[in-house]
Amino acid sequence: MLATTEIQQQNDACNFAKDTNAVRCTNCNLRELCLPQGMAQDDVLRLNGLVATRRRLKRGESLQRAGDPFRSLYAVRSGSFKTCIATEDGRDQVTGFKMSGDLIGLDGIGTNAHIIDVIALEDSEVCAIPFARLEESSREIAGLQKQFHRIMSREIVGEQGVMVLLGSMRAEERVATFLVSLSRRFRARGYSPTEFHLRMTREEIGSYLGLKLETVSRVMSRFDDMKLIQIKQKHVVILDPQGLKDVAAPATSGL
Amino acid sequence: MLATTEIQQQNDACNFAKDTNAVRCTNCNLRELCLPQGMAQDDVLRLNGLVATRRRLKRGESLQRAGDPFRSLYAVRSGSFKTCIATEDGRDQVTGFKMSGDLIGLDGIGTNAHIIDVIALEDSEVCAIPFARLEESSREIAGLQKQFHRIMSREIVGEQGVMVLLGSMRAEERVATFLVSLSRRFRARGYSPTEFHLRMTREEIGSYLGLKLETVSRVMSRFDDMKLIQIKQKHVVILDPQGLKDVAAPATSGL
DNA sequence: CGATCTTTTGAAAAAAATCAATGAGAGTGG
DNA sequence: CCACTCTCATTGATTTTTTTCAAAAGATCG
Repeated sequence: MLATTEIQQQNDACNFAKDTNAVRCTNCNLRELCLPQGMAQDDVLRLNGLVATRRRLKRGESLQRAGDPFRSLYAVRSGSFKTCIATEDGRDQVTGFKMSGDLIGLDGIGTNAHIIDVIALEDSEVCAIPFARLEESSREIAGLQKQFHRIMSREIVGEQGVMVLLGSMRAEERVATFLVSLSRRFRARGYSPTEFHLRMTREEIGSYLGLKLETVSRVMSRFDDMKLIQIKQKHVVILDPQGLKDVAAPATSGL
Repeated sequence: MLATTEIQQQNDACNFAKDTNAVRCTNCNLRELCLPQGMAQDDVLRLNGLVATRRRLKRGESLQRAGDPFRSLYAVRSGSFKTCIATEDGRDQVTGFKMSGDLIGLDGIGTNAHIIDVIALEDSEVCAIPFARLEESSREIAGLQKQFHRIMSREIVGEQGVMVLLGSMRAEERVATFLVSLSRRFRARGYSPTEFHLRMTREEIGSYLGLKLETVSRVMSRFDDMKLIQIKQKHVVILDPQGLKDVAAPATSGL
């Protein structure tokens, strides 16, 4: 994945210290976003033992596939993923994009098998959390239980936000909402909220937004004409954050 | 709400015994759909104490409103509800329909306040489950913990199904999918899967499906012409279940 | 029984998809 | 390091789908 050098540096600066291979929530710089968020110091200590292994994935590799038996949740350490559902008739719908600190795999709990495909959009790394042990620990650590429930609930609320987007917005609103949401997520991770690289293709964005790739491209070009953003292939600069938010209007709290 | 008498009778037959006012999961006829589903007999016994109170709502009343502090989950005893989100700019999007055995209120866990409005589509009754006590009990009763996680996960998966519907289906597919899904849910509750009353308006269906009410009406009339269904106002008879499924095609596993 | 809400249906307009062609970048191998 | 592919993105013209506007007919409720 090519990124302009400055952006790449930013990303590197935000990566965890490379000199330690130990899997530790305690000193992970994602602890404010990830599972430990909001947990008491000593509860987080007990998390360390939970997070079993790291797994590296190359761009295009899949972390889980529909039908796979469910054993672990994954917390994204670095990189990013798309989640998608393959419908019986061959369509493939992107249902979300996951980045550092996000938890993946909640879809498998209900049936003990995954429903969703998760594919790395770039070289990425995840922490595997064996679910049986997470459930066990969360019976003992009330803070962990609470946080886990919070995360699931937010996932539900976030999806409702997407439903609003898909159910009631027109193309321009969808794309603007998408960009604003990305911007927010980058900011939360310490990256620039106004300049970033799209890790996904127009087709993947379109699938997520319920639009065809040509429509996504056209709308983005229009935003460029309107001087709301500057876009060149995958490189985005948000010139007028407020203007973009105004277009996104319905402002789906979550997303 | 008017229903043809036969359908009404069916509903009544499926209601819980009216002679006991005690709130008991143990002898609730919804235990195969609701929270107790899949739990061991003696674990369900311990649930009895959890379910605090019943609450009756008249058609149009709201069970929870966005902004309300979150305290309880609600299990639908009888009747039905719509869940919706009001967007900042005044739009109102229906995000789901809940019927007996369904759990409501999961949206509030994440922020301790509700995000979603829940409104009774007919006179209804719910069991309130104080969430603090549910969390507490689920630390002691592994079966309850597991079941609660399963329910949340299924909620997530179900919403992904809706996202597929909204993101990739055309109007006819959406309406067909909706009808097939309703049919399945009625069957699971012991009602006729081929003849039922819609408790929601065309506008509410349209909002849920990302269509205008006129489009919903037109598509249903077309299905009537095609002899797939027979529809007169809110009364639906499914004449050709397989044909309807064929139109729904993408068959979103969940929904 | 009158008033209101809901549904149906038609005609016209708007939005997005489709079809098609061109162009830009990234990655590969000589 | 450059030429060559291949994928991805852009843009235009046209078609399809859905929405919008409008009117009328059916239910429902006090």
